[in-house]
Amino acid sequence: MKMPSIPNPAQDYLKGGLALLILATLRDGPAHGYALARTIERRTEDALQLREGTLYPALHVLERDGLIQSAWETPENGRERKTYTLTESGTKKLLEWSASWQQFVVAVGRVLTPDTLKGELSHG
Amino acid sequence: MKMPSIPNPAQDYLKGGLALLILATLRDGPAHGYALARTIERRTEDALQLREGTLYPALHVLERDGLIQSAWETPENGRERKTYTLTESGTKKLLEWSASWQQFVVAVGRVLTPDTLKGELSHG
DNA sequence: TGACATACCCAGTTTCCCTATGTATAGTAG
DNA sequence: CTACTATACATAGGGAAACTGGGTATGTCA
Repeated sequence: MKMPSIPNPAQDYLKGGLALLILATLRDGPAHGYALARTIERRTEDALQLREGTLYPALHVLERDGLIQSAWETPENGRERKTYTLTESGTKKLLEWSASWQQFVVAVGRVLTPDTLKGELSHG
Repeated sequence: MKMPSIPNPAQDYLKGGLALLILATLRDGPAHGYALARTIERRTEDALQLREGTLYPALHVLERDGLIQSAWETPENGRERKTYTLTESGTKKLLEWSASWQQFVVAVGRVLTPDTLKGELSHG
């Protein structure tokens, strides 16, 4: 007995895709969590917003699984930061997931606009 | 202490998108659950597989929310079927979600291939 | 009788993300 | 010194969506 439930804002489509976004962003070079969040927000023009409570746990999982690696950094100004770097394993996964994501987008596209299936439908 | 967790197969990206796929498929005309599942599988060339345990609950939620409507049908051969039809409200939601989905795809694309941001990066 | 495809349904579990909160450092305004 | 803000990391608790695995029932084929 709860509520409307079904999706809506683009945010809800994120499921399963956050790890992919993180790896893709790290491909451009090492970065720490807070910066990662804002890079992703900027790149998506705020279409996706990343709260810390969402990002950090995801980073920990990715590190646990060996896809990224962390190192503490102590800048002259400001707090210590944990800088994350893509590992080899992470780079490989990035390629896999990226391909998988694109297949998925194509698949959904076929359902959304079956016009793409001209060859399938109008020739039978 | 459970397992790998992070996503992988295209299937995992489905989250939040199933309702959209169902509505989109019903746009081509009424259909019953079992047929819906196989239509979606065929259109995505088996990239997405829809088990009954996944599909039927989703249909019930969509009906509860007035986006689709059901009617029992008793064919001469075979079991009774529950045929679902898109409502007006459902048609409207389909357009909204469809747009929202496409925005999301673009947003993710910007992160995956920041080359798209030429204007943003190379001019600063 | 058994096996399989069609066709519906639910209970329990898992995964993933979000909200809210807490800690700590540093700069700026009063 | 206090208060506010931005940076920067972290966890606890919760909810929504989908998956696993089962169950019921009809019709066909061997």
